[in-house]
Amino acid sequence: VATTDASIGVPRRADAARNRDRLVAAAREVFERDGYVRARITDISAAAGLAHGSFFSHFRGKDDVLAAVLGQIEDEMLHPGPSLASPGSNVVARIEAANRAYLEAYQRHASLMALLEQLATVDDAFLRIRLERTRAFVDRNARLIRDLQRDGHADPELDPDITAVAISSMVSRTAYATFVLGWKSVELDRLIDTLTRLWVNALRIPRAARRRANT
Amino acid sequence: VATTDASIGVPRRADAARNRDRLVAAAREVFERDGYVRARITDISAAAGLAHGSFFSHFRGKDDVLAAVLGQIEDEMLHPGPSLASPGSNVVARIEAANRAYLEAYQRHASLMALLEQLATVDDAFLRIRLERTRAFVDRNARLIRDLQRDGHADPELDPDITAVAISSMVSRTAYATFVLGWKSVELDRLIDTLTRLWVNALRIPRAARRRANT
Amino acid sequence: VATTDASIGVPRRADAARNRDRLVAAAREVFERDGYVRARITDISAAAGLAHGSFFSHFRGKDDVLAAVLGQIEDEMLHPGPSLASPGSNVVARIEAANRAYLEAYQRHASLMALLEQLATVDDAFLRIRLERTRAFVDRNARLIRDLQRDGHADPELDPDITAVAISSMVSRTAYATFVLGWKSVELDRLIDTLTRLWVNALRIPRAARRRANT
Amino acid sequence: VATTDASIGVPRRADAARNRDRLVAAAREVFERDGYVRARITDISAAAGLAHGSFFSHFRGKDDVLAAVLGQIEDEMLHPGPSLASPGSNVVARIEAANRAYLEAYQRHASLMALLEQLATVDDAFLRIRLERTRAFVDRNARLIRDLQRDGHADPELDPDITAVAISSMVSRTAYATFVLGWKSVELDRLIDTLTRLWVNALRIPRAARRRANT
DNA sequence: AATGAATGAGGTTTCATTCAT
DNA sequence: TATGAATGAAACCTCATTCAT
Repeated sequence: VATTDASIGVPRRADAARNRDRLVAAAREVFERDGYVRARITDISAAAGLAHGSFFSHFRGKDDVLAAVLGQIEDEMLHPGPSLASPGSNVVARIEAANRAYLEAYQRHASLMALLEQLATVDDAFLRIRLERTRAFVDRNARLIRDLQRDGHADPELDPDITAVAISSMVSRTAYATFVLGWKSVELDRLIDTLTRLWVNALRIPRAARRRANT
Repeated sequence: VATTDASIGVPRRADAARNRDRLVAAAREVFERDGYVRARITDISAAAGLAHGSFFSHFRGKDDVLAAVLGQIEDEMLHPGPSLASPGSNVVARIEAANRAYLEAYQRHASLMALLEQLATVDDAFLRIRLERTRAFVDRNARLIRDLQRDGHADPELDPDITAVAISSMVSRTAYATFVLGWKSVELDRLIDTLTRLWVNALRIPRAARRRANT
Repeated sequence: VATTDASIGVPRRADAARNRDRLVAAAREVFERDGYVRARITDISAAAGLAHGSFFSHFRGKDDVLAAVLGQIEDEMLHPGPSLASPGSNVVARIEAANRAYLEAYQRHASLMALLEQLATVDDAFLRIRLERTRAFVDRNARLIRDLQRDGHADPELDPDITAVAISSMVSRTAYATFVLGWKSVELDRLIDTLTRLWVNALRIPRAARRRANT
Repeated sequence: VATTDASIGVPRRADAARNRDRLVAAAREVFERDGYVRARITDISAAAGLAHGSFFSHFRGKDDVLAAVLGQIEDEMLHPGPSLASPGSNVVARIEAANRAYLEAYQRHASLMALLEQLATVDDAFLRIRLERTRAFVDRNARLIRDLQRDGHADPELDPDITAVAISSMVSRTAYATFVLGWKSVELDRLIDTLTRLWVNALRIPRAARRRANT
């Protein structure tokens, strides 16, 4: 899986690049619809308007397109917006902004996120990738929590590592339930607001910060 | 999927029942190792020490053993422990007890839970079952939250439905991260304690209740 | 195929003979319904109210029951009634009687005859049996024709062997078309009458004999 | 069954069409040798000099090649020669010509005819096709007989429908006995002559017509 | 490169036959 | 003998991958 870069050299012909793009787009469509396992290369090629065999002019196999699709996803998803760690505004506002950015992206790419969830359970190679990414995110959170605790702005009895995982889990899994499983029709603002409030409450970030967040 | 009872009549002979059990056990092993999609009936039969064709004396196909395995899982998992709704002790203690029960079961059946997660992404039929189960759990939580809000014991500004999903997500996903993905080696007690504390904080359950919980 | 006698020794137990009979009856039913090729031993056993494996206490396999079924058929079918060769009455009356006997039997055992037809195309061994039987019948006819020709009672230019085959074919195939394929709803008497007339006409059996036949 | 046209799209490449033809030829061979039921796709592919899986590039399954084979047969067989109904020569000559055409074709395609007979007993779909064809033929005969009766040239006491079936049966079944079962080594001319004579006799077509036929 | 047929490993399923109880 | 599970040889079909044009 994990090779992000193109697998079969750089395309020489003008239309080759276009066909490669079509295949990636088609693969994404098919993956989202059928899941990685059941997706057939035939279908991908057909969806791209190409002959079956042409697929292999561009990719070595299913794993290989998957890599390309993931690369594309990365481009789309990884504009994390205002990082939590970014200074310059108050904590609650930053949390809210991060949640908003995350949830809006999740909603936009819901079917992709579903695919990612599936891949993580099916493909070990991909699971590892995702773990790395999550770990980075969680570590950032853990650092934030430690900082807040040190400054007396967060419940000092919370284990910062576990808390970081738990909070991330809460947000990401609620997004999954809402946008992928279609849990209930929820207004996005209400969702952001509630999750932010839960997050802030959970850490016991003091009144001062919260009030400012509401402003 | 998901019919608990035997699929091809009840076995008449004593050793037949034994072989059926072996097949279920083997299937579970193989499912846990290879995932539902990649599991091969051949491997299941072999793992059960039976000939390939014997599988079909007991099950109609992969879906069918899956049902049997799920039935077994249900038997193992569905000892729900102290329900949140059960009265008679203070709220925080009840939350902690529920968390403990849930996490201990999760740890014991970690590989099964991994399987369930995978099945939910791969098998629509099973996804629906899981949704039903989760919904029941979440609804119970939502009711609890509403009660607490009514009595002035929980942050009144939280949307109870979203909160219920978020809290459930937090606990279950953290369990998954810890026991399935092996996030970090975490002490169970510390995990329970942190999750309980986060939960209580998040709802802003008042000091009185919390202090009792610590006792 | 062609072993008519019991294949696995003489039954010792009282109920054994009964079960054997049940199997033969069941086999016949299943053969008639599904055809020889698609008939499954499981179904035969089940139809006989016996366990699958019990079949093999009585027969070596499908071929073996087939033999038994055919034996039974023989008992039912081979009462050819007034043979053509039997003297003592006029020729036309004898032909009509033979036709009547044949067609009535055919009608009664239509589904069996269908089975026989099928077996003849599918099973070489059985084809040979049927050929032998038909040959006997045809030879008798050929002799009759020769006799009639010698006495000046039949068209002398007909090849007696070919004619014998052709006439037999005409009768048996018309019976098949009528009773098996359900060609048209035809009154039995009209059928007998027409076939007899065609037969007599074809041989050019003289007026004298024919008039007597109508009486 | 029995769709004449290609089943999986028209082949685009020249050699593909060639392989398809090879498969049809091979299937025909194998069907003729082993019968439809026992024919194995593996054998067909092998006989065509192709890999097992290639079969499925061209046909969806056994039924599907069968259709192609039947289409081919149709092309070969359905040059019915001089129709009985065609005017312009005397009746007996026309009957003889029809018999000659039919029997010569039958002899040329004996193994195919055997296959057709078998298919009719095994495959309901094909049985229906054959019935349709035969019905057309028989109806034509019935009309001829009625015409002859009306003009006083045929035994008026014969039921024309039954007679049509009986006569057709006589010819086709005798052909089967001779060429498929190899009843006896018979000279073709003698066979034609005898069948024609029987046919004419059976209907009692008057001397005038017959004499001309002999000329 | 593009095409689409050819390949063949891999999996599923069926069912006659064997065999321990 | 009766039973019904166990066995394993066939057969079918799918689909990723190769390859000639």
